[in-house]
Amino acid sequence: MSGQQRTRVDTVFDGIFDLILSGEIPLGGVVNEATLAERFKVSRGPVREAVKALQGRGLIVKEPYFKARVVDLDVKDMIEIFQLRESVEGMSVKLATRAMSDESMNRLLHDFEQAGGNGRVLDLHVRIAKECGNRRIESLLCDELYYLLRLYRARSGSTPGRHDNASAEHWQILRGMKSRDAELAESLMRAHIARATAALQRLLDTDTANANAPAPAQPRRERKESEA
Amino acid sequence: MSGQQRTRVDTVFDGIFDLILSGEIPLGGVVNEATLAERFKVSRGPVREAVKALQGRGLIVKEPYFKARVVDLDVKDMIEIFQLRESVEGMSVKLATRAMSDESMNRLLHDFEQAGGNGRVLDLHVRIAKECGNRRIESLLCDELYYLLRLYRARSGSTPGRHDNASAEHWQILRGMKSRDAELAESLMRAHIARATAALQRLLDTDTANANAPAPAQPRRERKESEA
DNA sequence: GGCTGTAAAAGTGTCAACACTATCAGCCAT
DNA sequence: ATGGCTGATAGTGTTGACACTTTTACAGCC
Repeated sequence: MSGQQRTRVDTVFDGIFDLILSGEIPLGGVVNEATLAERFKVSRGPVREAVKALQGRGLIVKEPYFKARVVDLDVKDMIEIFQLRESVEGMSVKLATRAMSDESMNRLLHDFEQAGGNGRVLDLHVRIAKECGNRRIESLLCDELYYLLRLYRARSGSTPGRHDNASAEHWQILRGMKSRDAELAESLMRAHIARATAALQRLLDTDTANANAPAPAQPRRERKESEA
Repeated sequence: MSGQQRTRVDTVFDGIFDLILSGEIPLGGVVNEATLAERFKVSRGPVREAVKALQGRGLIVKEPYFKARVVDLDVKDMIEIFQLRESVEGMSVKLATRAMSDESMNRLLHDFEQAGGNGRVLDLHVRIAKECGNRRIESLLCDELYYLLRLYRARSGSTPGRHDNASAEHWQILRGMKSRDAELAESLMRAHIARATAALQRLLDTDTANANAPAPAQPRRERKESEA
């Protein structure tokens, strides 16, 4: 009675996803149905459905009869995502602070003492989202936004100079959660993400300033997808 | 050639969507590919892709080799959606208050003076989401959550006794926006939605209380996935 | 009579071929 | 030579048929 039947669509979905995350298909790159079908040894049908699903998840953009392309994330997109995260993750940590059992809380704290800030930055955010008890918020954060974040960071490293502060802010949030002060934890989380947003905003400002003066910015011409 | 090419998948997508909204396919009802294909005079391929898209948007749930079903929203789902809305719409109105031009703001106020609270309740929320300048938030609210709300309300009328209060709260929010107090508008919006959430919570409590005590005939539910 | 195993039916998953649309190269007129 | 037109080419949209899985019905057995 094991449920997961893993149809070919799922396989192709994960396959394309990996190709995008690994950068084999670059951001903004073309997604060719026939090529992918041959690569995964399936017909074009499953590929089409997988692409449709990726499209629904926002990783691929496409218009009828036009080539599908991987989403091309710029700083402006990231700011929009961070504004959304600021609100949703605030709620996420508030709900988690109220919903988590004492043992879950202790386990969370223990894991992060162990890691000592080594783990990837998103780990705490994922962990909180999974504990908040609201499946829709969990899905929004874990299944949609965090993938886009990973995609963006894979291309252009996370904003410099943030990492040291971020770790301290994470510990503040954890302390707020431990003391069961849901509103405090929410405020801290929102401030935490708002600071990152501000960093992105500064990056955008300098970028546009640079883009205005020298103006070598070639419009992104079609990037050929290199086949392996 | 400028207009969207409207492929058959889009047509079928909208068609199924209308069938769900109109209740012709009830909540939790089965979505049969062959039947729909014949109804819309197309092959099963476009139907499959449309169903996949609906699935990505959360209106249809489905496991491999099992029949696809329209999502069955209960009060608990609605509470989760409202918790999400409380955070996101707070951000939405905050951003809109800052981003809207004076003329947009005046037009908004004028339209709602004209309507005098007649318009459907969601109109103001939609309007604000479309003005917030963050396309991702706009899409989340308008393209995902509001459809689910309409679906739920179509089945079980909105929580009674709320409408009169809601109108007053809407005007408060509008006044906050007009005075360009983004934080105030955010607080008012969050409180506005939190009150609706609380009403849903009370509904859930009485429901479960009733379900526990009398223990009436077995719910004739067809196989529903049970979550832990 | 109730239960189990098996076969038919219904429904979903996949495929390969065909139809339609956009893109690009080359040709003609200006 | 330049700009627009016209075919060839590549890629997407659609289809009907076939393979696999689940569900249902029925016969045999306890």
